[in-house]
Amino acid sequence: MRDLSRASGISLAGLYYYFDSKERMLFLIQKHTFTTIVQRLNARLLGVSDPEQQVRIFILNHLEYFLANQAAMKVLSHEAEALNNGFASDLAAIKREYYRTCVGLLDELKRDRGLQFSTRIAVLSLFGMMNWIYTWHNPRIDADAKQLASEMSDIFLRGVMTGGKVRR
Amino acid sequence: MRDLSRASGISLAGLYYYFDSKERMLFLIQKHTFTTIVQRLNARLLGVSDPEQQVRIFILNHLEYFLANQAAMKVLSHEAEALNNGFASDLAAIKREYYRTCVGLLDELKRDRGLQFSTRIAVLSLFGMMNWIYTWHNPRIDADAKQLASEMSDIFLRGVMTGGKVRR
DNA sequence: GCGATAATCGAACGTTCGTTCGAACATAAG
DNA sequence: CTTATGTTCGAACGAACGTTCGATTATCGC
Repeated sequence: MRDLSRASGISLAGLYYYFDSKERMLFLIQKHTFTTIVQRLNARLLGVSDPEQQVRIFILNHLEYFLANQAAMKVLSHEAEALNNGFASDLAAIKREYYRTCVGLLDELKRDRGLQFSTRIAVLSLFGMMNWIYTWHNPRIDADAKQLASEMSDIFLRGVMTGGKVRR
Repeated sequence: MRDLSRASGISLAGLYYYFDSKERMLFLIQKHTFTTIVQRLNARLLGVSDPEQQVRIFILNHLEYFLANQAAMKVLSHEAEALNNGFASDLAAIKREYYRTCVGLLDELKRDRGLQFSTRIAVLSLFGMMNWIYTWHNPRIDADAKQLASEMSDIFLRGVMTGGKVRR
């Protein structure tokens, strides 16, 4: 809170005039972040019907936001469980919706292409690939979000789309 | 430190008889952990020459240790940057060796199969898939390390081994 | 049994953190 | 101008944290 006070130019006590507590502040930031990501995703998904293309859009949308707000995402990843039950459950609903969206896209891909893999493991592996980026991405070395999203999409989509055809 | 005191039955002051500081303690834990993983990996890699099999072993070794010490790995992932420069550089050397090992395996796979992909992105994506597991793995729901390693290996290896053949 | 060294601990110190309080100041309506 | 309401802040509180100190107790060679 003292860091935020210094950075914002508002006195420490002043912050508490606008925010009930540090925890509620963190909650509002997280809620805003996830809501924004979900909104952008839904907007980009409109009019796209090819399941593979939808997954590529999901990955691009996720990485773009993560890289544009890298410092913030680092905090969010670290403080994911720092909220009391009241706040946590509210947030869990939004996260769950986002997770379910990804599950939906992959299930549709599976059905459309007659594939066979564990959706849960695939989704969580994908989130791992994407979320881990905050630990290593270096703007001076690594490519931009579009390029990285393309490479990760290639790895992931080939991974789930190759070999595991279901018998008809 | 008070938690460790309670959990270990040693008084708070007693801990400082054995460890210089909390930071040094964290450093020793991290060093021991990574050294153990590297040792086990090298032992398992002996006598295996097929690059694909080597990568599968790498993944299995990593996941087995992560799941067997899930709580510890959660701490390590969170405190990765909590060390002062003196300790951090010592640890970075070990981590770098582990990272380089994985790069070596993938480069060999690439050469052996004539593939074409960014080793850096592939390795870091793989680490993301594997390390993220501490955020979601539930022993009551999810399969064991061997099974998970197999599924992740399938996704990852198909991902990097499909499509990107180099022109000869 | 005795002295020396090792091991253990309760109590405290100084700092940092989230939070609150009361006063000071600004703003605008009557 | 007065009064009520909104805004801002310095100063402090109580708790938690990493760490240290001095004293007490165990261990062991002689």
